[in-house]
Amino acid sequence: MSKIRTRCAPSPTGKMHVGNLRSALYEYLIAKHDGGDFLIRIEDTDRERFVEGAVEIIYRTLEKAGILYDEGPDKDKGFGPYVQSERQAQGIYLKYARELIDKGEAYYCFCDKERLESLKTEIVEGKEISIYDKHCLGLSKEEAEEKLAAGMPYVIRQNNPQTGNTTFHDELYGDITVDNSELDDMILIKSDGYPTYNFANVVDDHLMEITHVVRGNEYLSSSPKYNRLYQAFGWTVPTYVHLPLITNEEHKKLSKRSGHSSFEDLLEQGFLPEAIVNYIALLGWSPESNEEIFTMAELIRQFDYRRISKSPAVFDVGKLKWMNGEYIKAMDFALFYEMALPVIKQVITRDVDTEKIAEMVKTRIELCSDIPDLIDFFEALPEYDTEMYTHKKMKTTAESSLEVLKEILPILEEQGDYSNDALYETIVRFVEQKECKNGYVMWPIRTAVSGKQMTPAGATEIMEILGKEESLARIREGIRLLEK
RNA sequence: GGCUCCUUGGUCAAGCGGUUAAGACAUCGCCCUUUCACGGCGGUAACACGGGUUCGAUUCCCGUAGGAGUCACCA
Repeated sequence: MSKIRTRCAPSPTGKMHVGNLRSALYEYLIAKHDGGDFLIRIEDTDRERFVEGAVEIIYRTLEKAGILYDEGPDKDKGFGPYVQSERQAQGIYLKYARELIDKGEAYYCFCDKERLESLKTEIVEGKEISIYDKHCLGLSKEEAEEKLAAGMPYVIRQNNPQTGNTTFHDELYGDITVDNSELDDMILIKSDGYPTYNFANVVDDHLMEITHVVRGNEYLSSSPKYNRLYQAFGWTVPTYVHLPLITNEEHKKLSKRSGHSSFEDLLEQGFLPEAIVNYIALLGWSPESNEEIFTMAELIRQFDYRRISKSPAVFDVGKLKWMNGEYIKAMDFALFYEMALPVIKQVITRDVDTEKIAEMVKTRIELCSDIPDLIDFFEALPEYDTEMYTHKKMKTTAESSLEVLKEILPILEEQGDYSNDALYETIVRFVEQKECKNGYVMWPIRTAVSGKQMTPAGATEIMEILGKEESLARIREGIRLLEK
């Protein structure tokens, strides 16, 4: 069997949609699992939608995601995947389109916008539906030559039969058969000379010897037409793998409105590229084992495209967050610190041990943006309600808390060592003398010192970071509030 | 609307004729604990419906219903 070759064929129209990213990932995994090649082919045949710089975005995105391509005309220059507009300039597509015309499988069409407009029959859900009536197929060769010579704008259309049916095979969906009457004479070459996706895609996949065509299943219904193209050329039809759609919570195709539809959006929201890749790998595919956390190398090893599911998958940010949290927990501390420090500094300007803060926060966040709410009390004691001193499980009340704080204050004033361990020891000794539970004393202290219902650490750890002076000031403030 | 595809808990999903129908996220409860969190343990929760085929259907076939995709000189 020949080497597997796959490709990702993004169009440079802006950010990288997660659906495209997943397609690219699966294409990459399918190739790499078998030691094959993965290519990038920029499909920029729509000059109107082309966005300057988008090619770079695509490449950087893929690189960040760990998806690297093997081949391209200018790959040795650092960056050089295949680009369709460059291939168009070489006349590749027109040459093949003419070949089809010679075979009677395609024809010139000179119909103008107005005539095409008049063909539109139905309006369904705001969409106009039209099917081309093969008007220009009736033109004789001479008539066509004449119009061409006169410089009339033209397109080249595929000539599809109107009877019989066409079947194509998809690895996941099996055989799919459609009536040929359903096959529109789609445009192969546009009036600006550029090929449509429908055509360029087939020509390039053949020329680049792509063995597995992997793409979203929105292409499922047009695939029979591509099949006819392969047959018309007499080319080997590739293995098709159509991927189930990724949808939003409403089960609709993920769109820009979702807020988390692109890889860049997700990165901006603080998700780690590894976590995103891991999560989307599992959206539509499952391994044989029950594992969920995968490195790219593990994905390559375990990926079997026959285990891709057929039904659409909802993009669940909640689970992505969980997974991101797992990645943060597993992260090397130095790396995490580097990432978290700017966020910590956003809310904390006081001179405190930010490393310790990063440590306490590392295991309890899913995103770095969770950090500020967790630690803002280090900067300044928030206003709080004294009801917080009452905790039924700790058996504390406002009264008991006041008493405890007043009793412990002088002890803490005398305490010189404000390290966590020393403080803990001192307080536990006090607890022993008082013959009560730890929480009975810890709870009021933690409340006074943080002013928060929940904190990322216990009372003594907080005091260690706050330092003696600030800790005492906050306890005195607690006493003042409780005495009111 | 035509055509095509899809249908296991709220979500991701395992299952590929016989199972107490996995696991994960979320949710709920308990335990632990220096509160919350983390961690540990456990609970609630699913085969869309109707016909077949079969000794036996979540699994195979056919309908129905629901959902989605597509129907451009966009990809």
